Amino acid sequence: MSGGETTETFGLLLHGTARAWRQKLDQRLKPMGLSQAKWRTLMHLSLAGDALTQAEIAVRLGVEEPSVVTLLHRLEREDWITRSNSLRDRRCKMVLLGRRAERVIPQINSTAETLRHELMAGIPISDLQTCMKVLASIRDRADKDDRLRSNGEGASARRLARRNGQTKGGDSNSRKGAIRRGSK
Amino acid sequence: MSGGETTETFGLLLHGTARAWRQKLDQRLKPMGLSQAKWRTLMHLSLAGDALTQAEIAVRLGVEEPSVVTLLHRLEREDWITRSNSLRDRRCKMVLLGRRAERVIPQINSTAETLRHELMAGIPISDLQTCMKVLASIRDRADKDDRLRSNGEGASARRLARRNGQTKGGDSNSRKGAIRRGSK
DNA sequence: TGGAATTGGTTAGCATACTAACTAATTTTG
DNA sequence: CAAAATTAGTTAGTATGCTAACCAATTCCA
Repeated sequence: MSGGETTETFGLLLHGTARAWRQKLDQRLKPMGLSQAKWRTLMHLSLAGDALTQAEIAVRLGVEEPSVVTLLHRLEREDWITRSNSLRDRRCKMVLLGRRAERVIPQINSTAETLRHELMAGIPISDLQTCMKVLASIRDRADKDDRLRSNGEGASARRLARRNGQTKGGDSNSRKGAIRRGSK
Repeated sequence: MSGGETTETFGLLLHGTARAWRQKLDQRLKPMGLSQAKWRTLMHLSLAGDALTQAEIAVRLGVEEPSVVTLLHRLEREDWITRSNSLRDRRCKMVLLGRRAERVIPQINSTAETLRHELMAGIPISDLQTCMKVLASIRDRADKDDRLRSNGEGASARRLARRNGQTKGGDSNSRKGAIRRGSK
């Protein structure tokens, strides 16, 4: 309708691009036995330099905890990481990179970076920046929970409360679906 | 990594934005019993105005055929579409929108469009255009199969040939988003 | 301090999407 | 025309990711 072409195609483009990128990367990481999801996990562990809890990993990856559970399970099964119970907090499990992972991480990173360069080669920096600004703006808006409240707050709120009320640092951080991709 | 900030964040941003958008839309379509994948399928059927084969749908959605199989299965089960064998070509199944779908499609479209407007409100058109240009450029590059050739073409080509050779003829809307990921 | 709320993790079940491999039908070709 | 190649669809198995529902620890606080 009004928006016409520009708006119509945007969603398609966005998804198509994200998927094409992911598939390309997966295809290149495959020979190393990895995928983007796995690589990103190892990446964050590597950057952290220290053991992380599953919840922390979930936040960094921007996915829900149950997704992390199976992801880590696969990574552990393939010997990329190890999990151990925390001594401080018996609820937590600390996730550590295994030797195997440490050995290939540089290789993995360079693969990812090579791809980035290839895909963005020749695109003016200013265009990239504009693009990123637009994407960030869209994401932030989409991440924001519109109609929160206006909710009776009554009965059903209870069960929903569980995973939502991560009243962590006082800000309404973990809104609903979101684990708030780092935004900050 | 050398690339630094700009490049490092781009992939994250891209994926995060695409996902945030999809989740937002799914969340709004949910009350109508739909998801983005289902909505897009109905959308394309509606635009086509005519029955489509599953292969055609796969191309338009930009996904593989096996994915379409289960997607259509779910849609059929929920009574959004019907499938019937083609009289011309007994290999084909023609997919048609059901009444139920036709009734809600306008509503669905307007939901999707409202979201688009919301997410892109306030962003200068020129920025959007730049962004789309960048995305399209990246996607096209990622979609392209690098190292094709240099392939002996011999033995292994055989099994890959199956799903790749979309040597469709004339119309070849084989456009971008298409399916060509295995590209020979 | 003891019960309520919160937080970390898990399980179960579903949605999407992919690759590999197979069946059936149609086209191409030698 | 018959064998070979192609095309449409399916099945099987896997990877990701989500929500709902739960358990077990930990914190809060009245």
